[in-house]
Amino acid sequence: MVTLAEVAQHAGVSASTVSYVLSGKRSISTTTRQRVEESIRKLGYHPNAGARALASSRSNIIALMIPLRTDMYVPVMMEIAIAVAAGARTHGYDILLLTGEEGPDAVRRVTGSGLADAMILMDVELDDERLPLLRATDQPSVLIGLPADTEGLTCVDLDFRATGALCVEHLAGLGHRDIAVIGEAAAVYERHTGFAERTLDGLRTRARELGLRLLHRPCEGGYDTMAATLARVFDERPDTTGFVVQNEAAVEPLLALLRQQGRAVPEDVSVVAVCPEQVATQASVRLTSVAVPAQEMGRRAVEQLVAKLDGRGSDEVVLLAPELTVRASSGPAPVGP
Amino acid sequence: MVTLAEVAQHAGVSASTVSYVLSGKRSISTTTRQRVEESIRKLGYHPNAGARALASSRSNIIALMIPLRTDMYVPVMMEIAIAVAAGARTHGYDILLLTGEEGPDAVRRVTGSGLADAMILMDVELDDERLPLLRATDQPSVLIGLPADTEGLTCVDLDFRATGALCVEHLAGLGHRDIAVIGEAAAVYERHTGFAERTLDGLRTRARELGLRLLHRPCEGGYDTMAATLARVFDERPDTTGFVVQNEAAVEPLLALLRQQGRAVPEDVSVVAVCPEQVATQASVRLTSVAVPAQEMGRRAVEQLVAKLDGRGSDEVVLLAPELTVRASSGPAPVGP
DNA sequence: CAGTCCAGTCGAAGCGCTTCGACATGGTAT
DNA sequence: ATACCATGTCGAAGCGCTTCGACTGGACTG
Repeated sequence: MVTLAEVAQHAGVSASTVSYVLSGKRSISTTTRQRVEESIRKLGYHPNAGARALASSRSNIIALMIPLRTDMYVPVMMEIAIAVAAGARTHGYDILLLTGEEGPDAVRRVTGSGLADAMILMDVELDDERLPLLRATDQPSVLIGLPADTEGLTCVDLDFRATGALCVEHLAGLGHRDIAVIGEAAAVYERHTGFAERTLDGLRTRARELGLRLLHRPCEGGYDTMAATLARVFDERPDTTGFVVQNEAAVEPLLALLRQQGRAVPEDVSVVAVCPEQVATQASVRLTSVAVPAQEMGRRAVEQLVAKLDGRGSDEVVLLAPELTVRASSGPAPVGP
Repeated sequence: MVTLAEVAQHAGVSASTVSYVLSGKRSISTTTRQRVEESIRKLGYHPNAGARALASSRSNIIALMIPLRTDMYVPVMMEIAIAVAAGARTHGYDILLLTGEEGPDAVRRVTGSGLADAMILMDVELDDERLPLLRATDQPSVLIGLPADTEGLTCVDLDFRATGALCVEHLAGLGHRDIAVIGEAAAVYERHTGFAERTLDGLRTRARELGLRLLHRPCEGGYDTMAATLARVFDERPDTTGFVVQNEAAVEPLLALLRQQGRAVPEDVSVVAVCPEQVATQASVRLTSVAVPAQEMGRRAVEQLVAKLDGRGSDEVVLLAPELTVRASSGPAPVGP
C-alpha cells in the first residue's frame, strides 16, 4: 500500500505539500504540482480513507437508509437509490447502504461513529421515530418523503397532493362523475405513510371542489385481491367510469379484469395511474399517468444534502410538481343510458 | 463526540483496557469489564470508524457493486442487495453501495483506499473486465453470478443450467413435445451474461436428450414486443404447447396474449417461468415456476465472504439447486388432432 | 521457598492523513 | 533602500484508535 509519505519522497517534496496538491487548500506552483501528480500516477497512490476520515473528521460518505418493507413498490426505491448513488459520486461521496432492520439505532450508530457525514432517509412515515434523533444531531440529513412536521428538516418529494388533484381534474375534464381510487395496501395507510395519505387528500379535496363522487379502496395488488376490490367497487358504485390507481401492483390486474368483464378501456372506463414511466408504457394499455420521478428525487436529495454539507443551503421542503401524461387509457366518459 | 480516552477516564482505567473490553482480544476481569461497559453506556460512546480503520487496517465495510442496467429485472437485484445488507450487519459489517457507473475503476478505488475490506459483485458477465483486477488484489471478493473462468474466484449463483433442464423435464413429463423459450432481452445475450446463456444451454441440452423440439426467442418484455415474439413463435412452430419464460417482464404479457388468442392455460398451453416467488403467485394464473432464490443468494454470498475475511473458507463455486414448484399454469399436453 | 506461569492492566508507539504556524523567497509599494 | 505582502513550501502536532511489550501480583510447581 502506497502512502502519502512515499509519494512525497518520490516527488522530492514534503508530505504536507502532497496533501495540499490533493486538496487544493493552498496554492502550489505548477511545476511542483505536476511533479507530485506524476508521482501519484506512477506509484498508483490512493489516499487511505480511514486516515483521511480521522484527520479531517470527514468520511466523504453519505448514509442511505432504505427500509425493507415488502408492501412498498421496490423498483421505485431502487431507482431512487441508484440515482442517489450516482449523484453522490459526482460530488465525491460514496453511499453507505442501511436497511430498515436496525431502525433508529442505525441513526445513532452512524452519527456516533462518524461513519458517514450525512444521511438520506427514504420511505419516511408521517410520524417517523427517526426524526427526533435527526433533529437532535447536527449531522445534515435529507428526507425523501414528507413527515407530518417538517420543522427543521429538509425534504424532497413529489407533490402527491397536487398529484391526486391532477388525476381528478383530468377525469373530471373528460366528463367522469364517479371515480374509484385503487389505493396502496391497507398497511401503508395504517403506517401513516405520507405520500399515500397526501395523494388521497388531494384526490378527495379536488373531487369535492369539482362535485365528483369518489370511492377509495386500499388494495394489496395481485389478481385475487384486485378482483375482490373491483367487485366491491362496482357493487357500491355501479356507475363508476373513472379509476385512479396508485398501487403499481394493481395496475395490470385491474386492466385484465376490466377486459375480462367486457369493459373497454378507454371507451367504457378510463384509468389513470400514479407510477413510473416504464410501468405506464409497458402495460397492456398504454396508461395515462402521473410519473413518479424517482431519478429526479434521488438527484435533488443529493443536491440538497451536498449544499448543506458545503454550508450552503438550509432546511427546505422541495416538492416536485407532478406532470400528467395522456396516453391510451383515458377518454371521454360514456354518455349515460 | 465521546472518545475512548474519556471513557477510560470515567471508568478509571487506561485507554488500552477499554479497547480490550471492546475487542475481547485480551482477558479482562469481570469487575473492570462491567465498570467500563457502564461508562460506555453512560457517556453514549461510539468508537470512531475512521480511527478504528486506520489503526486496525480493517474498515468493517463490504463494498457491493450493483450495475445499473435497465434491462435487468430490478426487484431481484434489490432483494439480493437487501439480503446482503442484512446478512452483513449480522456479522458486523456495513455495506458500501457502488453502482456500475465507475466500472473497473471502482474496484481500484475501493481496494486502494482501504474503504472496504472486501467486495461483492453482482451481475457478472462471462468475461467481466473487473475480474483481472479482482484476481490481482489480495482483497477477498465474492461474485453473485458465474463468469466463464472461475479460477481463483468465489462465486454464488443459482444453477441455471440445472434450472433450464428442470423446466424442460417438467414439460416433457407432461407430454409436451414442442417448447418455446421466451428469453431475456437480446442485449443480455449479447453481453454474454452468464445466467442467460447457462439457462439456455440447460434447456437445449436436456431437450435434445429427451428428443424435444425447442425454439428460443429473446424478448424485451412488454406487450408489444411479446405480441410480436409470440406471433413469430406460432408461425414457426404451430404445434407449440409448452412455454418457458425467463424474462419476468414478459410473463404477464404472455398470459394476457394467450388468453386473448383463446388458448387456455394450462389446458391448451403450459407455461413455466423462472422468476421470484412473488411474481409466480401474483400473476393472473398462478405460475408453475423455478424460483430465483434472491435472499438465499445474498445470504450465501455474505457467508462466503465473511469466511474468507476470517481466514476460513477458500475459493469455491456455490451453485444453488433449483426447485420447481408446480402451480396452475402447467398441465398435460393436449392430445393431438 | 525459589522459580515459573498466567490473568489483568498499563504506557507508548504508530496507523496515514490534515492542518496550523513558520519560514523563505521574490515582487511591489513607499 | 526599507518595509511589506503574497506565494510556495516545510515541520510538527495531532485525529482516536489498536496493539505490542512490559509490568504486577497472586497461584502454582518442584
